Amino acid sequence: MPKGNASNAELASIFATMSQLLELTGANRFKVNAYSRGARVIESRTEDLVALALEEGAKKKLTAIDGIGQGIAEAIIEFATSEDIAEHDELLSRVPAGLMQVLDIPGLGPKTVRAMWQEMGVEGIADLKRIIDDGSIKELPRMGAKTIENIKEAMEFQARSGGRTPLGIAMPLAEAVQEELRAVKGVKQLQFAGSLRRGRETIGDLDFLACTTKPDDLREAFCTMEGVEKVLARGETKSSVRLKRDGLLIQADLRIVPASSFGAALMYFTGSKEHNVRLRERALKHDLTLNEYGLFPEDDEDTPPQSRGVKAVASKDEEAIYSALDLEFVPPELREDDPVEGLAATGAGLIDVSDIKAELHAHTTASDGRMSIEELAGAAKVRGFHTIAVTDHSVSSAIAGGLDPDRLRAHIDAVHEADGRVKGISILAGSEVDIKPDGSLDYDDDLLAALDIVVASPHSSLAQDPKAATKRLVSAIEHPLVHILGHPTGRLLPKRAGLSPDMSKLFEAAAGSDTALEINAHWKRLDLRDAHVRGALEAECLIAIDCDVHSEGHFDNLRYGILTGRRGGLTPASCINTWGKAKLHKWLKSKR
DNA sequence: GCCGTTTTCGGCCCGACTGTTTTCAGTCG
Repeated sequence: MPKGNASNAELASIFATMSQLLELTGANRFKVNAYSRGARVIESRTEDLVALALEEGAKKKLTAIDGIGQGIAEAIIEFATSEDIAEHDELLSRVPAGLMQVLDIPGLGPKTVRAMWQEMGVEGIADLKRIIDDGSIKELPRMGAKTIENIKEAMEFQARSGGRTPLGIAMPLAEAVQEELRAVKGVKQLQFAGSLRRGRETIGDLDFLACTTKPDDLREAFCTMEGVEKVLARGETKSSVRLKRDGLLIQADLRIVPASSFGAALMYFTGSKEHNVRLRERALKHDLTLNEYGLFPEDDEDTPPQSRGVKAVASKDEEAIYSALDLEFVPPELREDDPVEGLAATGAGLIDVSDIKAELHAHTTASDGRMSIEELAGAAKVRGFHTIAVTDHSVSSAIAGGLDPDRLRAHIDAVHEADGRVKGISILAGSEVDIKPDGSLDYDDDLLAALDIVVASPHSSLAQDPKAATKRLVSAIEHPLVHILGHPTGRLLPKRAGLSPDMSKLFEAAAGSDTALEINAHWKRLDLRDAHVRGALEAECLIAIDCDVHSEGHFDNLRYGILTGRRGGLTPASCINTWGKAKLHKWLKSKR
């Protein structure tokens, strides 16, 4: 892909890499942190920063972004103009590429990996295996038998586990563990935290937090529950295990805290790390100090306040801690970075699963769905929806049994017939129409106009270059008969990146043509993704959250779409699926 | 490298746990 079209994601990955390379060269750790934060900030922006870097006054615009200063701004501009960052190239030439994989092994940090490289000539996983096998690894400082054994196991774990786990896989597992542990005698409170509670699209490990009157029993239950392969740590308050269930291999941590500290601990364990750092910095400015036991007066003593019996200003619940820091409560989904940014989005109240009243993207046996029209309507009714849209695939999606025009006309009649017969829910005749690579749609306008609702989605040519993808999607968005742009980038987690259009152009087009952008709630898609939702809302776009239902269970993916929406700051008013029947149907008809 | 309701210099969150140590370094979140 030409670098002139590089997306923010690619730029972010360069800075993330630079941060790790710097770590391995033993650079200043604050610079390492700054690059790593810069990478996260870049990835979360929806405006095209490479394009921005070529504009008048670029440096000023870039440094206006929190986390981007002179240095990173100049590097972005350098990248935009010369298609290269000299420091990046220089680091790549100094540090062997394979060392990054060694750094990825759990338990191995920059200090150890650097020593392996400098002292033993390790340049990758194969070299590490070699010095373990021939025993020469023992020459490194602090490298005893136990540590070597742990490294071997961690390497095996890394090779067997597929990296981060999709939200939709991790959530049911965490809920099952949560239920089991809540049943242990003495447990007063127990809940999962971490990136799962924040609703991130992928999860690194499972974090559980508990209050109990019998800590020994809970610790024992945790370390011996079904699927525990290895106990990694078993301390007074913190235990870690490697868990294997349903073919999934994942690390799980349990932290036991006193009830009086539950809020502070939940906050700490929910993260993000960056959010915690921001809060702790903010606390210091208020002459307070924040840790997982509570918010305490800062007294410049060396030992932790809770160990000296100092009374906390706040600790029992999260709300009290935010409040004592002069902040509105920040919902977990908005805790990726600075709490102040979350503040603006929370005022009106984020969307919730119970707000959703319609499913507008569903397939039947007419194409690749498992349910008939009636079964689909019945399942939607059970969920309290007032409207279900039948949107089977169009002719180009041949593998999915896409309908040719004649079949679609017959299908429209069948849907309308069912709508007349089934009481208690409106059944709309629609289509998920393929957006062809040139931006044209799969049916002619006469046929599209006969549909109650049109969801236009890209399914093919998903490696198209960004400029062509932007043109393609904008053209579909601006088509007067299209209501919703379905899964806009076509990505599939974790492997398929999908299209990388200039999202800000999509947002502009969608806001201008009153077309809604879909958050596809399937956990393999979550497309729009969180950062895109935020950008779309800033551009005042309408959002649709749909489950892309193929079978009844798919309705249950709604919560993942909701979490993604919340991470983008979505409120009910901006989401068409929350509207009452009259308002929604009026909006749909406005495009007919 | 980033940042500033004292600061454009001098800071940069805080604690648990492990393993290898006779008092602590490294990693993690």
